[in-house]
Amino acid sequence: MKRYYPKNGRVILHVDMNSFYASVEMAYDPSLKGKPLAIAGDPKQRKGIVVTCSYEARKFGVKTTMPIWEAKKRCPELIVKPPNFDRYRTLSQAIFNILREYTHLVEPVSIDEGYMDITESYEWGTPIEIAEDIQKRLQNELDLPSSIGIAPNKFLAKMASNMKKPMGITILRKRDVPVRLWPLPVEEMHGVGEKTAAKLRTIGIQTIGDLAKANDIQLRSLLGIIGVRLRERANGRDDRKVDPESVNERKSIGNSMTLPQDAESEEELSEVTHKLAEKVSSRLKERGLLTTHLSVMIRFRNRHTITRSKKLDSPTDSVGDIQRISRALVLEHWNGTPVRLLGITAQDLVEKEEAYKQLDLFTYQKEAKIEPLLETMEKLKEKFGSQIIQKGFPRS
DNA sequence: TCTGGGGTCCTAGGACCC
DNA sequence: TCTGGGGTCCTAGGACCC
Repeated sequence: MKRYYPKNGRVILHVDMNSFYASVEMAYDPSLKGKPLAIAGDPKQRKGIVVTCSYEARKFGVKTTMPIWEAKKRCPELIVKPPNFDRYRTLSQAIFNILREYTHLVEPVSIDEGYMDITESYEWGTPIEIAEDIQKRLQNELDLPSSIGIAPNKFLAKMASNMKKPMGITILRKRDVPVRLWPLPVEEMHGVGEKTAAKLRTIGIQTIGDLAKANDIQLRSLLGIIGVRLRERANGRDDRKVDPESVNERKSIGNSMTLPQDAESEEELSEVTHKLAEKVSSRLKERGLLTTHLSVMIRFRNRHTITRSKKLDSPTDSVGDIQRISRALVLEHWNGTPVRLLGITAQDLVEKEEAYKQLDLFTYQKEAKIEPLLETMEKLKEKFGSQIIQKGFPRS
């Protein structure tokens, strides 16, 4: 079998679905194809912002997070549909099933994009042939358009997939970086948002090229470890592995809700907290996880947002525990003014099985080891006086 | 007439321990 | 009568992404 790449180099694909939610709706209802379409929540529920929109809608200046009224102003014939998350999840699974036919090294990063390490997948052809094959299959079998980036690492693959939309395939080699990446404004870089771009401008960095050549010490003091990392990426260096397990190692599970009307009483807040606790609890149970750290988010009418959290004494997935602790946190920190949004997030998750094992171990240690020790110490104290039992190291 | 909901990662200060 | 420093945990918040 012919190899196309040196052994020490990797071949990474980034597969990115184009306006995913809108494309799924078009696949379900082909009469929507070619029309300006936006997926958005219910304005009456105050969720009326554009989540995704078709390329036809983008031509009118419709953008993600734009309120519906503004989108309609820009594009009067805009078709607005509510999201069907079950559909999106189903198709997402179908997409990743196709990707996994080429390698098990597939790392989903969100519902509609993922990385693949195809370094060892040469039996399926050259990297370009594989990308073309994947793109065609996604189109033919699922009726969904995609863009694919081919590069020696994740960062470059991500930047590459973004360069040609929709239905593009872009190769970005390391030697292409000075010509293809460096002229771009720094905020085009994955990982550089509005705030970071503004900070970078204060030290005269405008383009990715400026960042690539920037002073290490200066970047570290401006942005911390992130600054150093960004500079590496700007030079086309990124050694992060494609990790198929990362999707199963979830760090938190949370639900939040912008309220149809601002809540102004303890009763309303308790009620919402209960609903959210039920959602979080059932999602934990679905995955066989327990939480050991709960945090709540409160957004006030003026959009000022606070988070408050609490470590738990023992892991839990019960609605009762989650509701009780979250409610206490919310009421303790509520300043009495109208509340726009409430959220509960379960963090520091542990697997139920593991938690039980550790609990057993803990009980065992406590009963079999620690308690007898404590008894012994008490006896020693009685016999010799308490000064023999010292805390810490003696001072020299 | 306004700005959703799901996440991840990083930082920083204070408490506490040794 | 007073002084160090390292490590970890907990909590709050910020930035970013899709």
